[in-house]
Amino acid sequence: MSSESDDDPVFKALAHRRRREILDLLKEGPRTTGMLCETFADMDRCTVMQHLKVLEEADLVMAKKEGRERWNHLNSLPIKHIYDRWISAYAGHALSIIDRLKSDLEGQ
Amino acid sequence: MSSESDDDPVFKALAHRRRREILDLLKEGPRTTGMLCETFADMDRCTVMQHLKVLEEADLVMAKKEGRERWNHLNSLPIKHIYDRWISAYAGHALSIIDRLKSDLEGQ
DNA sequence: TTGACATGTTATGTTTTTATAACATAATGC
DNA sequence: GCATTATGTTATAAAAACATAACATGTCAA
Repeated sequence: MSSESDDDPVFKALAHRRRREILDLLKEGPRTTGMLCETFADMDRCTVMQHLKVLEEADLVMAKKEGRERWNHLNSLPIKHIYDRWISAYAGHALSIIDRLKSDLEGQ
Repeated sequence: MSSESDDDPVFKALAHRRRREILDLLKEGPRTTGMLCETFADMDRCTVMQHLKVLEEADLVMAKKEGRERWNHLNSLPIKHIYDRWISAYAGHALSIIDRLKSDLEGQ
């Protein structure tokens, strides 16, 4: 039922600042594509849509079409997933890292 | 003292599966560059070093030179940092997302 | 139905990443 | 010293990401 971790598209999607900004906005609530283009007026409309597509393929954004508008919803589950399966293992590690580096790197 | 969040290189560094694999290995303990190349024998040595450079620029790997060997240490603090400043905000959001999507997307 | 509006698709140029090769340095052991 | 080993540097080809333009579809409202 499970398989190779398929969180690559999520990490890839998060790698671009603009896409994280889109997610930050969608966290406040759904937005239409047009609203997003208005907010990010310095980006071409096509660029916004391309970023949306990347986010959608990573399952971070889910779209609901309503008439001629398209409402983009945030789905934060993939982020929670990579946290649970990957990032959390590093949070604990970080606690001891300063002491360890002090002895490893300076205690020469 | 603070400024624009400079976690872009961290997200970018995490975006490649190979680099995450390197971090996973370094989580077990420091490794020399040569040991890493042995472990990832299917990658060219130069490729491994290039990935190490990206990780180092993101401050995720710290190197300590010892004789003619170079020991690569994991630094997990940047990961903790992006968790604290960005990812954690989505973990809570994920809790309600299923219900919300059910009503938003299906309750048409 | 027709014109305006919101969105979608395809193609293309540009830049960045990724991977490798060839060459260079630098420390170790004989 | 000299060969070997470990790592570093520079150059370059291939692939992917990014941004935009031009064109296409589909919906609403008068």
